[in-house]
Amino acid sequence: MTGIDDVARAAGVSTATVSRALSGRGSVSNATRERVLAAAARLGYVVSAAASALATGRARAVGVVVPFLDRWFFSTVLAGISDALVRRGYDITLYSVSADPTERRRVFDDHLRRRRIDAVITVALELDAEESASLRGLDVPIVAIAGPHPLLTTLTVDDLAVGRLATAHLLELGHRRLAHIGADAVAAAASSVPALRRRGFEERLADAGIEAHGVEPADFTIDGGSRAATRLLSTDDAPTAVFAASDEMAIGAILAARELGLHVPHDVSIIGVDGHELGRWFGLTSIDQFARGQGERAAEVVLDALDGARPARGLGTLPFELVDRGSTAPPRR
Amino acid sequence: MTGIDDVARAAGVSTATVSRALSGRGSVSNATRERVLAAAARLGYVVSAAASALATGRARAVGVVVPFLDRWFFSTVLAGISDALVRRGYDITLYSVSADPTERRRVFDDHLRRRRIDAVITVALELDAEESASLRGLDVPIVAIAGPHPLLTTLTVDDLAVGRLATAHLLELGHRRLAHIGADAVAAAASSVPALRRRGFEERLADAGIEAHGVEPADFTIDGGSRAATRLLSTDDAPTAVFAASDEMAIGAILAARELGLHVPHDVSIIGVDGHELGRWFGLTSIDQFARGQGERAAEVVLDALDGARPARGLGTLPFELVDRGSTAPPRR
DNA sequence: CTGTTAGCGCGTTCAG
DNA sequence: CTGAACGCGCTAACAG
Repeated sequence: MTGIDDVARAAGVSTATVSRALSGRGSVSNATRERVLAAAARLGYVVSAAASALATGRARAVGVVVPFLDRWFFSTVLAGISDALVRRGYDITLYSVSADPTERRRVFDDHLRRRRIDAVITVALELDAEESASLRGLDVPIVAIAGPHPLLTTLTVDDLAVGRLATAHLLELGHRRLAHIGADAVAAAASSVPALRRRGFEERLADAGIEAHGVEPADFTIDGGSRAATRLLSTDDAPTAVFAASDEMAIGAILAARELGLHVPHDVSIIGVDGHELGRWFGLTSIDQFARGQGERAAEVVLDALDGARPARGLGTLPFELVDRGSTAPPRR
Repeated sequence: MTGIDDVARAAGVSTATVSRALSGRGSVSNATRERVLAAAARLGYVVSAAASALATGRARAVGVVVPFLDRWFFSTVLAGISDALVRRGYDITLYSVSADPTERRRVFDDHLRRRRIDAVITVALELDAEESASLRGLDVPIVAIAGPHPLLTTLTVDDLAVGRLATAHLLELGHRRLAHIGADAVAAAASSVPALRRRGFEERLADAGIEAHGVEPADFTIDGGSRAATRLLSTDDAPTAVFAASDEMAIGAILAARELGLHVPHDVSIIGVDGHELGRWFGLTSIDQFARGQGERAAEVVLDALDGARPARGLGTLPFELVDRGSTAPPRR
């Protein structure tokens, strides 16, 4: 394949000049730059990532670590990241880490340490101590889209507030028997996104002097939401409103309600979180968190960090917004 | 960061021996290997991707090019690819190419040529002549999940047969007024996946001596499917069965039918293609094409090619299967 | 502004 | 089986 010295020869200059002309670093006269660019274009020359990375220490790539690829939220965030990164000429190296501890360690201890990436973005990952230590040991900018983390630069939506907002919305409609579908109280880390949404629910309820009318753990899938809702709604003393910690679970809840012959929102109000594109089709009221924008924002933050801007070690705050599409209404009884 | 000579020093051997011990190439006595491995583990040493790639010409990474990230089919295929690749120690470098020609060229002419990847997988990409030439110029194994392509190794489901199967299913139920939602006859390349599904529909109908009762182009989204179905179903002379070229469009069609007060499958039968996880919730009859498996298979094929196996320049065939979930039934009238 | 020179960190001959 | 030395392709520093 054509290398830098082919271009140098074709343009009648040294390889150093070619490098300068193409990278923009260091000064080159306009005339020579033109010649070099022309020669490079003609020969179809593209810098070798490996050689360039070895010489500069910069890989022009960002690692993105996600727990799932085939769920709406993650692929949407990823799309946002990809957009923003490609715009700035960066490649994205993708790591999907499952729950399997062996594979997980391999990603953190091996793949991520190959010095193939200049920065890391993690999306909604719950890291254990070793993992976050491993990440910090990379010595590259890291941005976590996640609940606040003491050791990482995080971009977080205030999920406590999200939980409170969803709950307040239901309370304002007059509901007094509210249930929640979301985090398992035991399993989830207290600062995880699901746990915060749940706590927002509980706190807001406590503020109103009301007790939760049921909390069902579920796994953030439609299926899980459906099963949880079935358990909640098939009792005599069913809640009149359900706050699901994700739109996928909320959609599952709507489907379950239908199967039980219940009308939404007449018999039961349902609200979710995410702004899932499907929500529209179910008339789902939701707290939109602008997933795609989260990805773009994360990409911009890491890129700025790479451009030298000392990023706030603190945390960026992400917007959210209640979107009423009709699946919530005042209770009948 | 700790480098190969740190390990060499710690183990009391030369860097060459470390390299051999860690890579498995070349022979090292067991005793020495143990010492080296121990030292490497203790120091947390990981080979630098850039240095290794420069020296070996192998990047241990595969490029994956998709047209969308935030649609079910693509993220599901991607999940399959990722799984299989990580298992074999490869990184995945992700390129999402939009329709924007400038950005597209940048990906093909720049990013993909940085020699950062050892192979390429493209997913349902319609490549123009320059783009496929550019890919072939990469001189790395390429696997395209797509309709048959004369110049690339392809993994393809026989979409003509898929179209025929879906159509035959409806015919067998007794339908005679069948419509299709899918490819735009004009815009789509004749060998593209959507066009083939459409042709399967038309051919099978011709075999039965029946004329198509409407063909509506749509963009493979729920929304598009819904709009197309609305156009088809809101006439007096509506079709009794609709074959949508994707499950997302089929779901849109189901939703549209409901809004028009039509019962599925009583008033109108609807069949899709994909095996979308959501299909279950809509009772959608579909032709499953096992998206995740496609990804895994593609990954295995490229990896085998990298391991020296001269791959069939021909094409691999992917399975598909009719899954009846109740959205199709004999016509009432 | 431009060329020369010395590495970047590893893998690999080739002797020993 | 092991070590020394060279080179992968490019960039940074230094002269000029």
